[in-house]
Amino acid sequence: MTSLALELSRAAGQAFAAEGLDEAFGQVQVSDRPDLAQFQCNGAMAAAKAAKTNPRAVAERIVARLKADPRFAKVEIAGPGFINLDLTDAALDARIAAPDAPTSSNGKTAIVDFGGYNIAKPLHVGHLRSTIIGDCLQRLFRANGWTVISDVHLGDWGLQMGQLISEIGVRGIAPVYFDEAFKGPYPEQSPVTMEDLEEIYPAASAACKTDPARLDAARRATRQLQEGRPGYRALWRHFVKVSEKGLSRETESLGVTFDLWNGESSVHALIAPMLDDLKARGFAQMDEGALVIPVAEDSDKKPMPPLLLFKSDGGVLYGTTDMATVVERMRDQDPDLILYVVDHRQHGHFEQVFRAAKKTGISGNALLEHAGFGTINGPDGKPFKTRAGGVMKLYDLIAMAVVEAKSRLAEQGLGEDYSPEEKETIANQIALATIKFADLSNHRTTDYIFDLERFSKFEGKTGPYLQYAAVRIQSILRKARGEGHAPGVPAIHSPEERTLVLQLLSQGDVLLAAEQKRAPNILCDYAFTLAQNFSRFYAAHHILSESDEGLRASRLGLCAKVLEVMTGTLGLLGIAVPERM
RNA sequence: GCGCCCGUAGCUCAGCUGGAUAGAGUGCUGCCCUCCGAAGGCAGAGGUCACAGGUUCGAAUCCUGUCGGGCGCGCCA
Repeated sequence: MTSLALELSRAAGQAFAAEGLDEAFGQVQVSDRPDLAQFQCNGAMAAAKAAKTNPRAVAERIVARLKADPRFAKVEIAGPGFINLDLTDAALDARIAAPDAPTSSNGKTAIVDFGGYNIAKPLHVGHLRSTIIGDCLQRLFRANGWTVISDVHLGDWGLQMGQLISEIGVRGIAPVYFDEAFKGPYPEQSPVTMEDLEEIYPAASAACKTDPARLDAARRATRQLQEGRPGYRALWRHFVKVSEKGLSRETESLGVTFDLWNGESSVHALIAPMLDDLKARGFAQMDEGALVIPVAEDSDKKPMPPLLLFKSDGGVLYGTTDMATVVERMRDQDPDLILYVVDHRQHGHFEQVFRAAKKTGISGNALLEHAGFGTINGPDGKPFKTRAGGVMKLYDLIAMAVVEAKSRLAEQGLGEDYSPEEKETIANQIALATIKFADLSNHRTTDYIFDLERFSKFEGKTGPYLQYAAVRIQSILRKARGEGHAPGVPAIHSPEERTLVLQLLSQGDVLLAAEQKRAPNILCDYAFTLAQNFSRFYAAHHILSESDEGLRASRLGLCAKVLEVMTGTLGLLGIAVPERM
């Protein structure tokens, strides 16, 4: 992965160092003013401010050194002390022609925690973002050389489990699991299907909201489950199995995979030893009948409640399992970073957990970070709902996008001669691109309005448009192949090609920036700008009819390179490029 | 009440570790297909970056306050 700006930063950094200034001032970035230069360095102004000297004078000294570097076609000072840099076409050609070095490992390990799916609940729009953003982040970090372990981290150990169990008890669906005299073995066949659970859970939840006795029963069942009551455990195992099957089918249809299907329950055995340890070391204490870890700090500007580990009724909470999961991960994976890709409304919870983990030392040197995200809203600016006002299921949302994709294809008169299977596949790929690109192109932390009609358009900044751009390039290359023309080594012959080459060479910087900010929208912008720059190149130069053989081969080579980078970038977004569409 | 986030073009959004003329998409106006997929390209109109102060050579970006919106604040996840 080439990183041109990083390479130039090193050169500029050395120039600053040679002048007795901090190397860090040498940071070079792609210019904000492409009309003036390819790259810029603003360090002279910052250095001058620190040293209380004249910025232009500092810049003069740096420029004098950089001018000796044959890679630069232009080194000049502009305005108050910007250093503008252009590379020679020869320097650019050399880099674009060089084969991509395989990404080397950076030696770091990250765990991406998607924490959000729950047993017995189908995925809904609220899960879309954690799935899509988390998937993009795991792909991005891997591309940048991290070892990544993704964990779906199911919600399978909380009050919801007790709610399900007690509701099933009330309904008398499977009495054997409630018979304390029964010695087993329990039936292999689940007494409930996923569809049953989808109906039972909301009913149970509603009952608990209105009837305190039902809530009590649910809490009691939760505690008994956690304590190991055989019938409840057996029933619960059915829930988990049935749910995992349903959930994995949904995530597969989204093209998302996880390394681990752990859940809150996975760390159950670690909880008691952890609590003993925390008590022994004086971190955990009793408060209002519950076992807590105080996490308030003197510098807090707001009240910070303690992290609850053990409820007064003896049950554990998700903060407890989160803590135990940190213990488990430090033991098993020893990560440098744990990213929690969870709705930003849970920010307060994670702040508590992170503080407690740090304070007690259980997270060691690992960085725990909440990569929060905003909500998906409907056209009214309120959380996205179905027309009837219910929760929009992910499955239905994708189905809507597929319908939309098909109608766009029909409008354009595309794929009429394709087989029904291929049409279906293409519509599916377009639908996923529609949803994923719309979601990822918004900044992670902000809420956005879901407007399927706009997202599905084949024009503008949409997923389908980018697929189209890639498909168009594939079509050119296919035609060239048919005519016996092979792509050659790309080289710059025009301004459009120079712009394109510069952008291709900035891919590494973009991937790094996206990683550092945990910001998929940076990748989306890059892909879109690449498509725009390609379209300009495509409009300005006819490729296949070019009579100069060398020029044609070079341009075909550039097409191939753009396709490679485009496909790769879309791949990081989890978007597939169809053969044709 | 306290805290966190947000307020940028008609609409949907980028930009926010301070830097040059604030960008994109969409919509609107005009131009460009006998040629590689026009799902495109070119040009134009459209902004007191919520408001008021402050720091700075320089503020959409940092600080303070006001207004408007979203979210969170101990036995749910």
